[in-house]
Amino acid sequence: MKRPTIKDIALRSGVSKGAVSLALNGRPGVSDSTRERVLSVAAALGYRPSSTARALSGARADAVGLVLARPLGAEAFFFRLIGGIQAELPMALLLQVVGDLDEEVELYRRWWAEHRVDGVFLVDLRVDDPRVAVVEELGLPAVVIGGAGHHGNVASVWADDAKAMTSVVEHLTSLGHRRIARVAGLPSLLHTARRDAAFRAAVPSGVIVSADYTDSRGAAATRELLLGAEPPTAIVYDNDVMAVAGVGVAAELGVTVPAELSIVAWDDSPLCRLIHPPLTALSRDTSAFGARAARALLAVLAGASPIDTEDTTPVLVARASTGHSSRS
Amino acid sequence: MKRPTIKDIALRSGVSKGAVSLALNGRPGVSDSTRERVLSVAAALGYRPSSTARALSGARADAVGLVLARPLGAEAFFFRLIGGIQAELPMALLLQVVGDLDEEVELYRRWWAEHRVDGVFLVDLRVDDPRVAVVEELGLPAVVIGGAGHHGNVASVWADDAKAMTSVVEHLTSLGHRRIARVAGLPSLLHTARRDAAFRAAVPSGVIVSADYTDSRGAAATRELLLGAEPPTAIVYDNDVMAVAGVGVAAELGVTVPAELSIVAWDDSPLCRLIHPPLTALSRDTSAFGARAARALLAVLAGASPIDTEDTTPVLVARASTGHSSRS
DNA sequence: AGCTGGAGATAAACCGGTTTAGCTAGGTTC
DNA sequence: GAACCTAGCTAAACCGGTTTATCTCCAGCT
Repeated sequence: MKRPTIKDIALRSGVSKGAVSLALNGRPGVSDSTRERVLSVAAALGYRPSSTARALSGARADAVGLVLARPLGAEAFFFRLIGGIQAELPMALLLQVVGDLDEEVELYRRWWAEHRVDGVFLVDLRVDDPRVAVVEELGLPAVVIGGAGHHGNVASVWADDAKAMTSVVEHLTSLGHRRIARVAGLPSLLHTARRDAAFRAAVPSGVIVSADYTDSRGAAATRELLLGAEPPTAIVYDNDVMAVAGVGVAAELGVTVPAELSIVAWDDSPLCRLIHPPLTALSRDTSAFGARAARALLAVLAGASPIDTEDTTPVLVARASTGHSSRS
Repeated sequence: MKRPTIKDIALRSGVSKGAVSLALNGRPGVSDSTRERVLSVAAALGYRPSSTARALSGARADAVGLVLARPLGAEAFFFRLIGGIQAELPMALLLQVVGDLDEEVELYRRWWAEHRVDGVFLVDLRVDDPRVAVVEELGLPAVVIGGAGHHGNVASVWADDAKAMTSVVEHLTSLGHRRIARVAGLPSLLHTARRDAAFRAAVPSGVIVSADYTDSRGAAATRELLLGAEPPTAIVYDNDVMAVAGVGVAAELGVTVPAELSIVAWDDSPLCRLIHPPLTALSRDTSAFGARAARALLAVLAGASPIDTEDTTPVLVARASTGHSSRS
């Protein structure tokens, strides 16, 4: 048995294709009795509209897109984000990994030209990111995820990293820490820049070392800091993997945590909870964040004017890796 | 400037739509000179065929699908898998998360009927999984990922879990362990059943406790085992999170690792490497596994007859969490 | 010279929808 | 009773490709 098309419904209910289309989409132009008849025939046949055909005639594509330019960044973050997005989306998510930003932009152009997606999520925003301008030029509905601040006429869902950073620093200073350092993520990412700025504002004398989210670079950065002239008494890491690597380096150098060194991780995870000592971490519900982004995109697709939505600020979960400074 | 269509090329090169189609697809029916002219016009205009339109007229959809029925299972595994798949795929991946298997099956039917995908990956195979029969019935090209054994006429990419389990048990028995237990993943999953069987064959007296990959259930299972009448001297966990939770429970109960209890995790991860003590783990290249699955699906799409491909067997990486049994 | 065959191209149908122009019947209005 | 609406519907065009039936040449053969 073939899948029923709009033509089959038209035949069986004795009306034209056009009338069926109007009836099924709840648009005026057919009488209530006809509409009812068409709907019941459609239901009886188990009719499902073809989103492919719809997309071709200019209507919805019934899919939204997400492009990841490698490197992916923090693994667990994206997976939870995508899970959260999906949970809220009634349509499919077209996912593609590309090599660089140029390919990503090219892909948006193609997808949009082909009506393959109705909208896209923009992640991993860079400093001076070209993508915002592109989607605006195309008129491609989009939501910027995690890029604090306003981006042209594009909707944005973000968390207040600056406030979160401030809460971390307050936690540490209240414990007597004065020499606080930061091991940052990729400098090209916008949120790294924002966190850098917030950190500098809160700790004018603080040292920032750039890394790339990997354990090896996290370990190297930690070594650099602890072997320096004025080693910090507390380090804030931009993700969990680097923070855990930092714990390892400290142990290796005979620096006890938290007595001699306090450690804070950005983004909580099983890793933070299960390691010894458990890490104080900035926790957020990434899945809920994705869901919020999905709702934002749906709103834009429904015609709402793009607005910026602030997600809940990551909250500091104090665990055993932070304690009073011994050198205050 | 609008995106050029096949019609624009036809106009500018002075031939018909049909001839352009033949020329662009390298099919016979046009002369070499015409073909060349059409190709150069297409290149000059920056022509990109619309996969939406192609899909409608029955050709390739230029996308493959992956449906995840919640619960997702081991997070990191899927993310790396998808990354590996994407790296090898020249097309987009349609990803959708659904609530249960029935929805998943319904989605395959729709996608296929609409020519929305050219093929699908089947993951998380269940014992007596209905999906294999469905894709066979539909004639929807598919690749089963991680379901050991042969599945009807559907291609399969799998790793030899039985052999891997044997290597784990051999490692432990060579260290003098006789009372070995297993904390298993979801019993409904096929690979859980396969590992169970392999474990039973290798350790006839071994106890198996079912869990669900979460740290809480992993901890509970460990507690149950260690507080039992004949506590094991070694435990094999079905994922990293449960193994790490097991370490925590052991510490809590005053059972030292590895002196009194050896621990092995299935699937290596930063978590295994960074915890104290570092966990002996079954390591595999999940990303490469995904790439292999992608190649398998591409082969099926290209018309190859579906075959079973064996991935490299997970290899045991011995670390500090396993040691000689103190009770041998 | 007439017939056949094949290469090269075109026009048109088709995929499954949406959308627009146009038609018909019935009811108002003056 | 002619003119005018409007609701309700149909026919047809359209989206951007693929595919098939058909048509035109021209070369080759007898």
